Parts: sequence; C-alpha cells; structure tokens
Amino acid sequence: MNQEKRSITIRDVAKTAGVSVSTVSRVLNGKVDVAKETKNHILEVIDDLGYSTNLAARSMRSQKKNLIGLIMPDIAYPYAIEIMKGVNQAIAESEFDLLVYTSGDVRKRGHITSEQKYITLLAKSISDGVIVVAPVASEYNIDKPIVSIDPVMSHPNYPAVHATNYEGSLNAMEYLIGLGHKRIGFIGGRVELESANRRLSGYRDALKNAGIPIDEQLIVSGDYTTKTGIEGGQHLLKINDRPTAIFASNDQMAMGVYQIAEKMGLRIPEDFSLVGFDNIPESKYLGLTTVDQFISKMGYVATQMLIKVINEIPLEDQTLRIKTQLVVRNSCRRYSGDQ
Amino acid sequence: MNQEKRSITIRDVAKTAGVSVSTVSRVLNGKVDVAKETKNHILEVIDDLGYSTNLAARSMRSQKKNLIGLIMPDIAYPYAIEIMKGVNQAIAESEFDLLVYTSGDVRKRGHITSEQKYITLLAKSISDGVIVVAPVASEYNIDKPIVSIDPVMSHPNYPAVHATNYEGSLNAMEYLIGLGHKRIGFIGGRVELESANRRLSGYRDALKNAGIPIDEQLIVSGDYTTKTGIEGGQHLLKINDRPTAIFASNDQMAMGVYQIAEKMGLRIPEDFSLVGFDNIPESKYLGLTTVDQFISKMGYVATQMLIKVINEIPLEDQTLRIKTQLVVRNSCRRYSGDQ
DNA sequence: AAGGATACCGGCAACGTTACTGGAAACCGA
DNA sequence: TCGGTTTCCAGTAACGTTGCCGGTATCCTT
Repeated sequence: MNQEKRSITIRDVAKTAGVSVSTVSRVLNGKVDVAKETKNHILEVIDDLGYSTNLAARSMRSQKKNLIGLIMPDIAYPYAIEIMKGVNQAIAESEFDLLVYTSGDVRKRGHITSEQKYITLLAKSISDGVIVVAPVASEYNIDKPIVSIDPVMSHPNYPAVHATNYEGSLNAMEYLIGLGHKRIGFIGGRVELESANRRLSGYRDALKNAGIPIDEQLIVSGDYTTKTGIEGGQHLLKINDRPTAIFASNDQMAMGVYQIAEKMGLRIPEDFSLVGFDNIPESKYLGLTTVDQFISKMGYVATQMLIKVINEIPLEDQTLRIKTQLVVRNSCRRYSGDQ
Repeated sequence: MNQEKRSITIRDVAKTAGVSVSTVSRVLNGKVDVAKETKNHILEVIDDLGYSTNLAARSMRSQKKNLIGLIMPDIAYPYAIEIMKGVNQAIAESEFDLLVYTSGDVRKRGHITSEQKYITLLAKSISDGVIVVAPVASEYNIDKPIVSIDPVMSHPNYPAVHATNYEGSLNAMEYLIGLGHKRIGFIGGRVELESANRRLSGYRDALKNAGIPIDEQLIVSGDYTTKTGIEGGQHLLKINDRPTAIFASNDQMAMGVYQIAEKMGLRIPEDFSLVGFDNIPESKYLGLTTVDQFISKMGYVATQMLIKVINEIPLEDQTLRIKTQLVVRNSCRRYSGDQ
C-alpha cells in the first residue's frame, strides 16, 4: 500500500548529473575544488530534482551545522516568549538557524528524560551548541558549547547570563518603603528556582535594612502563574489589617492580583499599591510598576555568547549579569498612614 | 588543545555492559526481546555513563521519531507567537515533542534556501511531520505528512487549516458601515499572502454591497508591520476629507495607527474609528475592535490534524476552516455625518 | 619538451544508530 | 531422550552524508 516514495538523495543527484557523489557533496558545501561548469550543472539538477540535504546524515558526519538549539520546557508563557524574541533577533543577525526544542509542558516527561538528556540529545546530535533556560544542573558531559540563562547555580567555568534578581527585588522594595509603605505583602515564586529565592531575600533584606519587622503572615507562596497570583492576592487582601502594598515576584502573578482586586472592588493604586517583576509586555498596558529584567536582552546576549564560543572567540566574562531596572508606572502611590 | 572529548556512543555502553550493540539498541527502543536482568544492567550502565542516544543517527535509520516540526520564518511577532502557543498546547497533550525551526527573519535567506528546502530539511531528516505557516507552495515532493496553516492556495489533497479571511473582513466592514461610516480607509497587508488579498476583497465587496463607491485614495498598502501601520495611518489621516474610520488589515498595523493618531493629536474613537484583524493579546489592552481569527486555535487544530495523519488516522476534512469572529471593543463609534 | 604544480574529481571509509537474520541455549512435552 | 518451541542475543548490513586520499588531466615554467 504505502509504497514509500523514497526521497531524493545525493546519490540520485550524482547519478543524473553524471558525476560522483563526492563532487555533489562538494558543491553542496561550497568547497572550491570544483569546476564552475560542473557546479552549475549540478546545481541545476539539484533544483530539478528538488533535492535537499538530509540534516540527520549531514549532522552525523560533519562538524559544523550552523544550527543553534534552544531548550525550553514550555514555550507558551510570556517569559519564554521574551527569551525567544531575543534569541530570534540574534539568530537573524547571524549565519545560524535556530531549533527550539520543547516538550510543551514542564510536567510532561517523567524521570526518564531529564534536562541532561534533552541537552545531549540536541547538542550531540544536531546543533553546534545550545542555550538552556533556567537549568538545574551546572555541568554537562558534553563537548559542545552551552550557555545557560538564569541558571540555578552559576559555575565559573560555564558561560551563563543572569539577571540581578536580588538587587532588583531590593530596589523595588526600597521604592515601596520610600513611598511610606510598611506593611508590604509578598507573593513568592517557584521555590525550586534560584530566582524565586533571591527575590525573596531581597524582600526580607530591604525590610531589615529599613528596620521594619518582618510579618511572616504577609509572605505567601506562589508558582509564577496567574492562578497563584489570584490566590495569593486574595489571601493577602483578606487579612484584617491588610497590607498597603503587594510585591508580586513576577508580573504574571501581579496580573492575578489585578484580577482579584477588581473582583473584590479594590482599586490599584488607590486602595493598595502593587509592584511586579519581569516587565512583560502586558505590564505596560496594565500600568504596572515593575522590575524590568530585560528578558529578551538576556536571550539576545546569551545567543551572542554562544556564537562566540562556537567560533572559539574567547569570552571576556564567563557570566554576564544583566542589571535589572525599576520601571515606575502608576500602580503605586504614597502611603501616609493616615487613612 | 581541544582534545575533542568524544561523546559516549551506544558502542561504549555495549562494551562496558558486556553485551552487543544490538541488545543495547533493543532496550533503548523498548523491544520485548531481552531478559529483564540484562535490561536492568544495561539501563544502569546507561545511567552511569550518562549516555543519550544520538538523534541524528537514530533519525537516519529509523522511522518513528516522535518529533513534530514547525517551520516559521520568524518567531518574534505576535501572530507567530500565538501559533506557537496553540501548537505547544497540542504538543503538551501528545506523545510528541516539538522542534521549531526558524531562520529568525523572513528576509535572511536568499534564493538558495526556499521554503521547500526548509521543509524537506526538517521533514526528511528528523521529524515525523511538519506544520508550515503561510506557505506559498501547495505541493511538496515529500513522503512525510504536512499540514499548512493559512496557505496561499488550498489544495484539496493536502491538509490545511484556514481562517475565513474574506468573511471576517466583510463582517468588520459591515459593522463599520452599520455604524454609519462611508469613508473608510484600508491598510493592506503583504500582497504576496492570500490572507491579505482576501481581506482586501472583503473590504471592497462590503462597500459594493452597501452601494458605497470605492475611493482608491483610501486604500493604502502595508506589510503587516507596525511601521507600515504608522505610515499608512499617517497617509490616510492627512487626506483633506479624511476617512471617518480605518480598517487595518491586521492588529499590528492598527497599533501603528494608534501611535500616529496620538502623535497627530487625534483620539480614537472620538475623531475616527479603527478596526483591526487578528485579535492579538495586545488588542485587548488597547481596546481595539478587531476580527478574532483564533490564531492559537489554528495552531492547536493543525497540530492535532498532523498527529492524526502521522498515526494514519483518516481526516474527516482535509481542510478546516476556522470561523473568524468580530470582537467589539471601544475603538469605534457611530458616525452620523453631522460634524 | 619534460618535470612539476595545479585544478578537478572519483572511491572508500566512517559517523552512530536500527532492522533483519539467524543461531545458541533453555525449555517443554511426549 | 529427542525434536520442536521459545527466549535471548550477536553479527551484519544498511541509512545518507562528508572527510580523506589519491588519481587523472591540464597548465605552467624553464
């Protein structure tokens, strides 16, 4: 039945062009050692037959692939999208193409295929190097270049780009404290991620620095999703002596806070102030004051680093820290304590 | 210097496990024909050595790859992102992983690597099937499943999912006309794309149906980018007897119109009405009335179709048409003609 | 005109994997 | 005990490509 229309190989091209396979391979790879006439003829045949080289076979045999891999567990949330935008831009400016590898959901694969597996899969097989987002491990037994974005632990010998999560958090808190807030709620992120912990540290230290006692009741946990933003926000806003400000440790959760505030009939910033973290595009429209961590720039820079490593250009710094920056919009107001 | 730490192959595993290569391959692929004891031992060795199978080699040899390819010229614009969201969701629900292939920019590759090249590259090499977005051709000499999203010309034998571009455009225009508008500007999309032409047809036909003469001066061209939205908007708004409404043939360009309007000191909808097409997330925040074409749903459905084709489940319909729907927000107002 | 350089090209092996074939051992029923 | 299954595994041949080596012509130099 399925008569398997075998696809056209380099051998077919060689045969119809009346040359050897190696010669075809040479014109395919732009080697000089072939007569202009033969070359043109072969190119014609290639076009006629609609041949295109088999990536798998080529990858297996040769070194340079002009392909960069980007590994993400999920590509459908704003953070991932911003990363991709940055990577995409760097890719567009380069000679490389991009292969984004995803399983669609962090939770999809069980214990069998771990991060390491994915990386080796892509790296060994098919690309010249990979970018890993928020990886857990820091060492891989691969000979291929790897650049990590926001890794859990930075390893001095492995290139990585970070955001200054701690400082960003500190800044945001100082801003709120500077506005006169003393009771500030905090909605945390996924605890297994370094970024979440560092943002929490920033929260705690800022209060400590300002001499404000920490009320553990005001710290709730979340997982960076809108849903937990809603839950956390609701919890905080239902407290009797409710906080005058909330610091959500990412914008996605801050968006949840907006939603629950509206449902509860509370206005932002009139009834309470709100600060987020990330500066995803949506924040602009919401008027959310947040900490910009230049996500897409991180993707951009990481890609450039990777390309350098691939081309064996030495890196000035193995780890690059992108400075976060507070973006003040209109989700916060001064709190004078007299209301 | 670079002593090329050769990576671990199946042969290494076989040797240290004291079995043959084929046996290792068998446990790797979950074949039954191997003793439980041997199997466990091999799995242990695999874990110890940190082996992971070389995708390229496997792809070359075997049929099933559990991998779906998505080919996009650029992944950094809202339309592409929405598609990916949908595809991502379907992927997450399936046994397949996803490989997004992009060169980062439509304009990057010259004549050498065409759409066909990309498709065969990915399809022949490495994946079980591919999804192509807005492809120009309708036939490919590949034996692998292909599903197109919004193809230029639909071919009855090739699975594709469309939006009802013409009807959507017609609806939007009828809405504007129903509000009393007679001078309606139109900003067109990339002429080489079918969607652009069909939206323009909708514009023309709606006017014709309403008995309103077409003023060619009110039709300007664009290419679906914000930049041309700005230019087109400026051009239209500078006309002496300027249109009372503008229909931008996608949201991205409508966003450009917002920008230029603000710069010119014109308010929407007080000074003129605006309608877009696509319903990208940003539109919600802008309050833009637009035609929802359920982009992410298109990605979702296309992926499901592809998976069916791969699994040789017959499709009910080769081409699926997703109905567009007008989303009324607050960028339009009634025009009574007395101002 | 002869020797050497150069331009061009073909053949072979190898990349790491899986499909296929077949064969040894173990088991089973009588 | 013996033929026949069954279980398990090893060996070999591919898959489509490129790297390497070497072999012809052709051209240049003196």
